[in-house]
This record gives sequence, structure tokens and C-alpha cells, in this order.
Amino acid sequence: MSDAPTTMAQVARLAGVSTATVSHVINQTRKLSPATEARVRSAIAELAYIPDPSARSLRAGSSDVVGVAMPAISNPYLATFVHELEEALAAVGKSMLLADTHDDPEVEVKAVRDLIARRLGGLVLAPSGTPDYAIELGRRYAVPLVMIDLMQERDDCDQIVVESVEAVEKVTAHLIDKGHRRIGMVSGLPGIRTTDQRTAGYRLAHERAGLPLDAALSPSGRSSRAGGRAAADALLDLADPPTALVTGNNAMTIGSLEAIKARGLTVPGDVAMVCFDDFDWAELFEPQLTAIAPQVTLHARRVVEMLGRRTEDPSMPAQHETLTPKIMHRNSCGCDPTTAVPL
Amino acid sequence: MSDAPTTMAQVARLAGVSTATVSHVINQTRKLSPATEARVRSAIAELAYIPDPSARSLRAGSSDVVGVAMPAISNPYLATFVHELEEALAAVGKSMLLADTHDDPEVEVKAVRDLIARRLGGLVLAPSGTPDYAIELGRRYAVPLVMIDLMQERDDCDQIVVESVEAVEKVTAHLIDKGHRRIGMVSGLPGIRTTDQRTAGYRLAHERAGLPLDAALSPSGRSSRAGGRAAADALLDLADPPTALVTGNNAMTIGSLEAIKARGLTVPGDVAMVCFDDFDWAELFEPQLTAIAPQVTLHARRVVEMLGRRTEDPSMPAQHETLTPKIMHRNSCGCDPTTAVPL
DNA sequence: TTGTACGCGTTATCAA
DNA sequence: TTGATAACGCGTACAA
Repeated sequence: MSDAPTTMAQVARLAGVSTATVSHVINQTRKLSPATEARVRSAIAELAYIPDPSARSLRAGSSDVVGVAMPAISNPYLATFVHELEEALAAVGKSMLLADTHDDPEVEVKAVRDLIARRLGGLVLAPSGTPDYAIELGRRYAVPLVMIDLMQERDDCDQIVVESVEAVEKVTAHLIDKGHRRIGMVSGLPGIRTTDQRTAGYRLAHERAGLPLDAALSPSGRSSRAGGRAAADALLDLADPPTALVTGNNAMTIGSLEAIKARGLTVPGDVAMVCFDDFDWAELFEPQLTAIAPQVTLHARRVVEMLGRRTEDPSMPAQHETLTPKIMHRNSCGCDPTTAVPL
Repeated sequence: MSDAPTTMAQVARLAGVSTATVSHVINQTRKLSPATEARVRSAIAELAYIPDPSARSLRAGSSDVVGVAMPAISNPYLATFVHELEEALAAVGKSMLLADTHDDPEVEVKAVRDLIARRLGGLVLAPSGTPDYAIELGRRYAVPLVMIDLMQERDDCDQIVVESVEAVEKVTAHLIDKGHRRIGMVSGLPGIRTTDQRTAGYRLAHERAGLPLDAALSPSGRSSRAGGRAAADALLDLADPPTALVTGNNAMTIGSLEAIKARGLTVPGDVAMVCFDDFDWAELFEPQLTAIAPQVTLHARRVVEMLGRRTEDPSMPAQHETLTPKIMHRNSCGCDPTTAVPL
């Protein structure tokens, strides 16, 4: 019962051919007489032979596994993204090695080193801080690298990002239009790219409207539910609390709602809300969140395509793609979605 | 710049020792003079050497990567589980190779074959159908295997499952107690273990209450949002539609709500609801879903522990563990959570 | 049309 | 205290 795994040599022996022939049958890399090919195939079937990917990738210096390093899989948006990525990768015969960087640059470095050392067939990274080390390692190990959510003008890495500044500016301006003068921003730790982009949009809206910026109105914390809860708590405890909130990501949106609920306040009655990252169930529950919705499926597909192109031509110039998110105008901002205009 | 990856041989050369010595330094598997050890370490640092996992696992016949095959990562509950699993694995220095079986036994077979062929350090499987093939392959390749959501009396594989029959019975009985006589069950395709368990609980409650079972009241479909939508549509289109719904999983809950909303009906006013799988934001939105909540974090930890034990002692008898889910009594069943008793 | 034989980077066995 | 060297399973250049 407890046979060791079948090897190519065993298949070869059973089929009465050399291992080279077996290899060629498997990879369709040489014309063979139908007779031998048939013999080999039946031997493969009989022994339930499966090639050893370790040996393969040792030999080849790369593999069909794509590494994915994300700041937080628990974040519903990223979970969806990961799912879509898995699907898109599976469609081209690739597998996914998943690592969570916990939104921590140090953990990220470790994870990326680990992933790249595996001489993977690619790496998808949502970098927290400066990803120079990743770019260098990727080059060194010849691992195609695609950054998401980076949004930086650098010509030495492929990026596919979601436009954030304008989007956040737009929803913030909407709140201002509706008469809000003290708007809070619940966002992640500064220094992390996505956070900085979103905060920039928030500030931009204020500048354009000639509204003063109150530092107390944009506390920051970890991009987690707890972080969002804490930041929103701080905002609501202000002597002059905000009448509206902009949240920087999915997890923090939930945390903020928690803080609001805990005070017995309602949305949008007491506090209006607008958030980055959509929930796919958003229209089924009250309040229905007005949200900036990145196009996840598209994003994932583009990443896989990019990885493919980069793999084919490692020397092509770095590619940058920007995806424009949709804005889902619902009722948490205080509008009636049935009559409201698109933002 | 574009140096090839550093190999152990290069480190050995720079340090003026043999590869054997380098290997021993890395694995702490032999006492060496402090002097040589220091030389080796500095060579490793200077060349930024990282051992090649492919070579290692080729040599060792196993690796520190654990495969995870799930029916649908998009399912919020499983996404959380995957996340917790990643965390628990990372804590013991293991990585996660993720595959989505799309709730399809055929895809599952392919995925599991692929995963096991990699001579992984373990495999966590949520099987759709009969997992005999997986058990046999796992044994053959000496890959420790842990099944989740299987719930079957078989002594040839480790399982950690969430009790489902009693839990579903309980929430269904609650609906009956509240006066509902036509209760619909939205569940996955028959033949899939989790589905069958949950349907059994639904039936059991009816039997115990002496209520007749109407086959039209338990349509089934894919365990997806669309599947839930379709099944709920069918139920609500009935001449004598149900006044309450039990949903079999996370995704189908969302689909069912979609169907309800589309008809302008409300929960729990027009249709009461009770569902399997909790949402971590459930208390923040209306309706607040009364839900059966598996203890995800605990589940994930137990799986990793089990994997560890099995790895240490491959010959120990198969282990079975059953986790009891919590029932979160909220308002979608028609109760007032502030005064309601625990179920 | 097919086979031989080497090497990918490690680790473990043996020897020094 | 350390080194040579033979595997691990596969793909491919070279030969036949």
C-alpha cells in the first residue's frame, strides 16, 4: 500500500523505454512513434505517475507557482482579489503560494525573500513600504514581479494600480457639497502607499473647497477592524466631532461602523459615511454604503496577463497600468440612491 | 546586477570550506569551530545566499509548504478560515499553497493530485465528494492529510469538523417554535458532505416537530451567491411560499437576501431568516442575521496542530475532532436580540 | 526514432 | 573538526 511515489524511471522500465522518452512524451517535446507513445502513456496511467515539481523546478530554475504577498487576506476586498487571482492563475495552469504580510514592512521583507528564493514563476506584491529590495531580488532570481497598489513613478517595475487620489477627492467633495464641514478621515498608517494616496485625496478636496484641514480629523491606525474602531472612537470623542466620515479601506470601514453603533448613533442620520473598497453585499443591508469600488476581477486578470507578458519578454520596458474604480452611490452618504446622480 | 541566484557552492568557495560545512551551518546539524562557522555566516551574508527550496525538497522528499484545497475562497467564511490558517501555519514556519476546487469534485481531484504530487508538508482538504482518492494519494506520497467539513465515520483519515446536524436542527426548531409552518431550506448540491449534513438537520427538526416535509421547500443549487439566488427565487415563486428560510452557507445567504430584496420583501417582516456561517460584520447592519457561527480561529489552529502531530507520528491512529459552532441569536429570525434567550 | 549521460542545488553517508 | 561524493527526479544536449 504504502508505495513510494512513482518516478519517471519506473515508468520507463515498465514501458521498456528510456527516461528521456518518457520525459518527451510528457512534455510533447519530440515526435515519437505512436506505438511507444501509447506504451508510455499506459505505463504512466498504470503507475499513476505524477512528475515531481521540485525536480522539475530545480532543473528548470523556475516553476509554475506564483507567489502572492498581501497585507491582509482577512480584508474582504483583498480576499476577493486573492480569489480572483487564484482563478485567473488556474486558468493558465499556475498555482498560488499565498503569504500575508500583515501590513508590516518587516514581515513583508521576510515573506518576499522567502517567496522569491523559491524561484517562483512570478510574484504579485502589494507593497507596504519601499519595495526596492523586492525589485532587486526579483531581478536577481529572474522572478517576474508585478506590483499592485503602488502608484509610484518608477520605471523599474511593472505596476497595476487602482487610482485613488481622484476617487477619494470625489467622494469627499460630495460630502462637502452636502454641507458637511467637519469630515473625519479614518485611514491606515502613514508611509504605506495606499494610505498616503487616499489621505491625499481627502486633503485635495478640502483644498479645492477652501476648507481648513484639522489634523485631529485624520487620525490613523493599523488597517484593521480594530484600527478603524480606535480611529473612529478618537474622532467621535472629539469635542467638536465630525458629521461625516471617509474610511480608507474595507476593514476600517467595519471598525468605524462598530464605533458608531457603540454610541447608539446612526448612519447617515448622525454620521454620514463614504468608504474606500466596496462590499459585494452592500446593497442588501442597511445602511447601504456609498463606496469606491475597485474592479477586482479586472484587476486580477490584468495582473495575470502582465505576469505572462513579463515572463515571455523579461527585457521589455516596465509597464504601468491604472484602473479607475467605480463609485457606488448609495445611501450612507445621506442621499436617496433612487434619485441621486452618479458621482 | 543581474547575477544568478547564489548557490551553496559559491558560499563554500568564498568561505574556503566545503558545501557540507555550509549545509551544516545552515541546519545546525553538526558542531563546528566558531571560526569556520563565523566565516561561513559572513559569506552567506555577503552573497545574500538563500537556500533553494526546490533542491531541498527534492532531496528531502517533502517540504514546508502546506497545500490547502477549498471549495470557494470567495465564500467569506472560507476566506476567513484561509486567513487564519495562513496565520497559524506561518507561526510554525510553514507556507500555504492555495487551490480552489470550485465546489466541483472533478476540479478537486485535479487540484489534490497536483498538490500531493508536490510532496508537500501537508494537505488540508475540504472535500466535496468522496475523498478516497485523496487518502490513497496522501498515503502513497507520505503527505499528512487533514480533512475539514467531512464528518464521516471512517478511521483512515484525520478530520476536524464543525458539528452541523444538531446546529441546523436547533435553528430550524426555533423557527418552528415561532410558528412558522412552511420553512424553506436553501442549500448546496446533494452529495456534497456539508450540504447533506445541513439538510439532515433541517429534516430532523421537522420530524421531531411532526411537521410534513415538502420537497419543493428544499431546492438546491451551487453553493454560490447565484445558486442561492436561484434557489430562493424558486421558493418565493411557489404558490404557497415559505415564511422563513434556512440557508446552508455564507454565499447562499447573500443570494437569498438578493432574491428577497428583489421582490421588495423585508427580513424578518415578510420572511424570517436563519443561516449557516456567520459574518463578522453581522451586528453592524440591518437585518442582523441570526447565524450558526463556526469558531474559525480555533478550527484553523486545531488543523495546524493536527498536521504537526501527524507529521511527527505518521503511524498514529486517525484522529477525529468535532467543534461545536456557536449560535448567534440576532433579529433576522424575528426575535428581539436584547431580550431573546440563547439558542 | 530513440537512448546515454550530465547537471540543477541540497543533504547525508562515509572517510579522513 | 571537516571534506568528498553519491544520490534525490527530471530535462536536454549529444550520440546512435
